[in-house]
Amino acid sequence: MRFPERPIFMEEHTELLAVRRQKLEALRAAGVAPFGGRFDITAAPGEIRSAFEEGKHVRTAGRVTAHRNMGKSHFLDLSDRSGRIQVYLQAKEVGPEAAAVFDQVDIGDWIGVEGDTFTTKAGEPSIKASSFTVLSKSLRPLPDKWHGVQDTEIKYRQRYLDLISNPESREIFEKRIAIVREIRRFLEDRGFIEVETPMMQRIPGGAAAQPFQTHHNALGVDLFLRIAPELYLKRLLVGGFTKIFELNRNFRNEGISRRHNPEFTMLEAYWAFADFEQMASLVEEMVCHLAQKVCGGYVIGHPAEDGAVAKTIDLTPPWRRERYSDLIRGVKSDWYELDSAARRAWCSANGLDITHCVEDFEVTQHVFEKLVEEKTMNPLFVTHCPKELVPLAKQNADDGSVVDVYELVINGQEISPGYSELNDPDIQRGRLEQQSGGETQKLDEEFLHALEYGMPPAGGIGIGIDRLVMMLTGAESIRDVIFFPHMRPR
RNA sequence: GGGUUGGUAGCUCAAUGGUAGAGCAGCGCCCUUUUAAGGCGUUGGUUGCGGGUUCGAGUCCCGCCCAACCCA
Repeated sequence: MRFPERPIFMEEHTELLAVRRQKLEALRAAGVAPFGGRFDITAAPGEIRSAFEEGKHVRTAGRVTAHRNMGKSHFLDLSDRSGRIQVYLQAKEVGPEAAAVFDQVDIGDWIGVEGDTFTTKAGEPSIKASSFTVLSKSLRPLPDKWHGVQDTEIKYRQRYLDLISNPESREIFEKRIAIVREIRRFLEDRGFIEVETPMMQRIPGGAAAQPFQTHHNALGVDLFLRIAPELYLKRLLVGGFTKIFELNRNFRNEGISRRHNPEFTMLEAYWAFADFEQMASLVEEMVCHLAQKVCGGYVIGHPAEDGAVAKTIDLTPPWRRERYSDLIRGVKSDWYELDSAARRAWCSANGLDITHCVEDFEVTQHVFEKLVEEKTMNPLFVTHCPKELVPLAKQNADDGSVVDVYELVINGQEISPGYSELNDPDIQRGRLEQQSGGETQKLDEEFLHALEYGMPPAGGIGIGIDRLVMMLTGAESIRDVIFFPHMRPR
């Protein structure tokens, strides 16, 4: 019998835990509360260190992450998200009673410290403690101070240990936080407003994906977690909100992989009276803004497939914009002169497996994916895609075989699509009916009804934020940019 | 779903089929400016789980669980 609510921690009787419990009881016996309360600080540990002033009286608090015991004096590192500061603690300074309490302090405990700042002989900014307060006793030992957590399972299942012991992991999340903040700032500075639309939907639309299902008891209806906010954002366009975005979670009931998490963060933005070319420019400006603000420049280093050699992505604008058909001709100049059999023969001769491709456009798309997309490191807007690939998009006015869509490719991956949104309610109905395959219960009639009141022409974009963060931080797995990625329960 | 690799002390890692080890952490002693502090000593194991082969299994075989990577 397994107890899933206590998955990793069953039946532990190690000496290390017993020692910490003994110290806990020793603190209580000495009248010290091992799990304290309010402690006012003048600055966080990292703030004191980064804005260091000699001889300043300070109060700070943090987790003890290192302890160098010199006998009658001790050096501690106190850390939190802000960074670390060294604390110098002498028995004679804090007094014998406090020194006895200090004997019960371990690496991992949270403590508060008061004292004056000074610099040691070795040049380390430090606090000479005049007193300290136990804020929270840690009952479990921390991971290895030098190697940190290496085990991927522990990294993902117990992220807090990863954050405590692996600075490079924490930096990725600091960057993610900054990226999300700067996206909001960038869009708001340009007059876009952030809106919130339903995450629980009666009919999950706006994308083709398997939804998660849930149930509302009082209404007695099944609901689905949204796979995209698109159809509600377009209702807001109808309602007169002409520059909007939503930056929040979508849910797709599909496999888990290096690039897929069942819940992921998506930015969708809609701009009335704009087209996909303007949306491309907006995305280009935005990602460049993020690179400057968060990554310190346009050139982003990534670990290569073999691990050692770094590859780089150069985001320096302007970004290339190429028509889909021109990119295919760049691979094989007479591609569009070949018949279906000749194209398939060429693929086989060039090592492309097209056995799963039924339609001719799928063969061409496979060539695109393998020989264009996967080889594109620096940003490339692919425009004028064949209409078969994007059935819901608006057809080009001059060439009905292509649609007014861009697909942004960076680092061999699709990062963001952009559209001139379809606003003809009758064409939209036809496309959605075709997509639903005759299952009318999957048709969002209320959305189609809204379109009949008139949706302004608009440009729209979507950007998967997790993959954007991966691109901007060099993270190789989506699990490295999501605090708590979904894992199989154990 | 298929393939490959891995799971050993709290953490990071060793160990030809032949007594399960090291570093860090912990514990004890020494040390009042160290910073991977140092010195001396020392505790700690259901080798992911369950079977099998063998005189003997961390190691070989079978099944299962979890993870990473690749493929679909």
